[in-house]
Amino acid sequence: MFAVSARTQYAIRAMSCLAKRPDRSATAAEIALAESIPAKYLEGILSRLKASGLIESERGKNGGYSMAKDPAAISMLEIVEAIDGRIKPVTCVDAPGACAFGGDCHPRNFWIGLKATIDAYLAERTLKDVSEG
Amino acid sequence: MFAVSARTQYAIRAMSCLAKRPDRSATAAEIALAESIPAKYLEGILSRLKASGLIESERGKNGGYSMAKDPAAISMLEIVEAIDGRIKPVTCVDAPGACAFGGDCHPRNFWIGLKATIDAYLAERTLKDVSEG
DNA sequence: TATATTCCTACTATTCAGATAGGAATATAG
DNA sequence: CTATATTCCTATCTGAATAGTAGGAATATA
Repeated sequence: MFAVSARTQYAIRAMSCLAKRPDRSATAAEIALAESIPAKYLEGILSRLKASGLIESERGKNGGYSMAKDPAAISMLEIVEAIDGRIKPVTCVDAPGACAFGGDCHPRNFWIGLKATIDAYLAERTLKDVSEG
Repeated sequence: MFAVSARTQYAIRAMSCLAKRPDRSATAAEIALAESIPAKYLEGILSRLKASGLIESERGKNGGYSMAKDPAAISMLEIVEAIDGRIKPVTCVDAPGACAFGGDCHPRNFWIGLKATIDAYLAERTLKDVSEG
């Protein structure tokens, strides 16, 4: 229950890998090799991380990816949301009545509270914290 | 991300339904109708809840399901675990090295902490809290 | 021009959640 | 003893999502 997708786990490892190289950049192939991630699959992950502004990229020869911010300034929530979107235990967390049970959804506040708890945990930890163990 | 299965949501509603009838029992068909749950699907859910000791059942005519405990004594964690098993963000939360990345898994403690946070939230709330809104 | 890279689109394979179907076992009422 | 209402058990189907693959276009460097 509440399993984290392989994609998100790959994303965290890829970010950690980049965080370890202060200035240098790394190619997708290098990261894939270092972190045991299928290379082609990783490309799609890096694309999402870039779209969220967490990393930068250079195309062409000598291209690659690099951190866009200080690892201490990137929360785990940012990474998770970049890959899998917002945490949403049930569809009605955002809008009341947006689940199969309509406006009469007693458990709703319970799930909203859970979301807030998870969000807080993830927002409190940074990439630096996690990549250093 | 972190979507709760329909099964677990159904289970919570079914438990709430039973919690509202102090002594009486209800048949699967009655609960299904009251909570808009596919009747046959619900049977399997009630079976798990019974296996975990949260509800009791009587077979045959005039049979049905009823609460095995006081709703205030049933934590949401018990219900969730009865349906979907233990919370496990990554496979290596229980045993180090039990993920694809072996013993060298830096994010592990991060996920263990998340599991503990979620478990605590769920353990703190009871069926009574949730079913009353 | 050759090469190394990111980037984009489409496809495949596998798994799993959600649901359905049919009937066996069991209890009650008449 | 029979009809009926129920839980209980097993098998199957289906659609969506995840994980991964394939091929090549765009782009930058030497």
